[in-house]
Amino acid sequence: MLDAAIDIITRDGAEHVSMREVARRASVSHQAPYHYFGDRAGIFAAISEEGFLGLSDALHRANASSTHPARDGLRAYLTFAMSHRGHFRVMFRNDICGISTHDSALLAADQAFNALLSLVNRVVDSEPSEENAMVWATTLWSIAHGLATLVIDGPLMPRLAKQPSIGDTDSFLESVLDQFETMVNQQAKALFNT
Amino acid sequence: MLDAAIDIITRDGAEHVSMREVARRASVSHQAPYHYFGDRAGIFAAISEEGFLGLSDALHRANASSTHPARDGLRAYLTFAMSHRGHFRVMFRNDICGISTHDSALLAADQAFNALLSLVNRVVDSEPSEENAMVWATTLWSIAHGLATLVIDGPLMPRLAKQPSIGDTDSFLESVLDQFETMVNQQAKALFNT
DNA sequence: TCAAGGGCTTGACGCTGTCAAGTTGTACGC
DNA sequence: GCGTACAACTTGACAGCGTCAAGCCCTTGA
Repeated sequence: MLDAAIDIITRDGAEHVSMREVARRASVSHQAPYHYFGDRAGIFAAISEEGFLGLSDALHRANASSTHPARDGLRAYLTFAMSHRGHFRVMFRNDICGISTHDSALLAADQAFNALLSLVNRVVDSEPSEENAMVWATTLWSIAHGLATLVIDGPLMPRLAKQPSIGDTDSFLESVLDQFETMVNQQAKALFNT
Repeated sequence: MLDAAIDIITRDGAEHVSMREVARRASVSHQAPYHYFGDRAGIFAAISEEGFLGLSDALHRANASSTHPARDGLRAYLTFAMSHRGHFRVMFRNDICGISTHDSALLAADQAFNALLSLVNRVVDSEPSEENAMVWATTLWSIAHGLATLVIDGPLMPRLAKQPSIGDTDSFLESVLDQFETMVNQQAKALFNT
C-alpha cells in the first residue's frame, strides 16, 4: 500500500492519493487502508517517517565519509529529494500529513534534524553555542531545502530548459553547489578567526 | 471568490479549497466559480498570478530603494511569504495550479524572475555572463525560498519554539538573514577580485 | 425586435473520505 | 476441544466533492 501511495505521489502529486485508489492497487477493499493507517493523513505520516529516516541516513553517510561536509551534505539532501521525490513531497507538508500527531514520524524527523546538527559541527569545526548552532542549521537547511524544492516542484527546471546557454542541468546544479560550498566554508572560516 | 479561497488556503491549506465552499462563501451557486475560473486549477492559477505580481513588486521595491540589496531582497522574499501565506502556498505548486497552462500567471512568474535577475546584478555589482547570472539567481532564490518554506510550513518554527535558548523568533530570523548577507556579499566580492 | 452572449442557476453523474457493522482466521488460556 | 479475543479484513451506507449538461435571466448591439 505504501509503495502504491508513493508511486502516485511521485507521478501525480500528493493530492491525487486517494484511500480507494491505494486500496485498488493493493487489490483489497476500500476500507483496508483504514485498518493500517487510521485515515488519509496516516498514510502520509507513514511515508513521512520513511522519508525522514532515509534523509537522516543520507546525511549521516555524507557526514561520516566526507572531507567536504558542507558540499556533500548539500548534495546528499538534493540527491535524496530527487531520488525520493514522493517522500520528499510529503515530508514537509504539515498540512496534509499532520506529522505532529504521529509520534514515530516526529521521532524520525528529530533524527534527521540531529544529523543536520552533526553536519553543522563538522562544517564550523567547533562547538558553537546552542543559538549559533541553530542559526547555522537553519542556514544550511534553507540552502539545501530551497534548492531541492525549486528543482523538484518549482519553476527552476522549466526555466533552465528554456535557457539555451545552460547545456547540462546536472553540471549547472554542480556549479550552484560549488558556489554554496565556497560561501559556507568562507563563512565558517571567518567565524573561526573572530 | 478569490478572497474566500485565499482565506481557506491561509487557514487550512490548499487541499481544503473546494469549489463548492468558495461558492458558498460568496453566496452563489456551486457552479458560479466555474464561470470565472474554468476549473479548480484555475482558481489556484489566478491566486498564483496575484502572488507573483506581489512578489515581483516586493523584490523591485527592495532592489530600488536599498543599499543592501542582498539582505533586503531576502527579507522582502521572507516577508512576502509570511504576510501572503495563502498566495505563497500556491505559487510554487505546479502540481495543483498548473501554471504552465495559464499564460497570465506564467507572465507574472516571469516578471518576478526578472526582478530576481535585477537583484543579482545589484548584488554582484557587474554584468555577469548569462550562465553566471543563472547560478547567482538560483543561489539567492534557493536561500530565500528555502528559508521561507521552512518558516511557513516546515518544521522550523515548532523546533524553534521548543528551544528555550531561542527567545525571540524574529530576532533569530534576523540573525539568519545576517549570516546570509555576509556570505553572499563575501562571495560577490571574491568574484569581483578574480 | 431580436439574436448573442455574459452571468449565473438547477440537476445529475461518479468519485471521494469516513462511520458502522459484519465476517473470517488465528492464537491462546482453560 | 472449546471459547474468547483480537487482528485483518469485508460490505454497505452517507454526505460532500469536481465536473458535465442544460436552462434561465439580463444587458448589449444590430
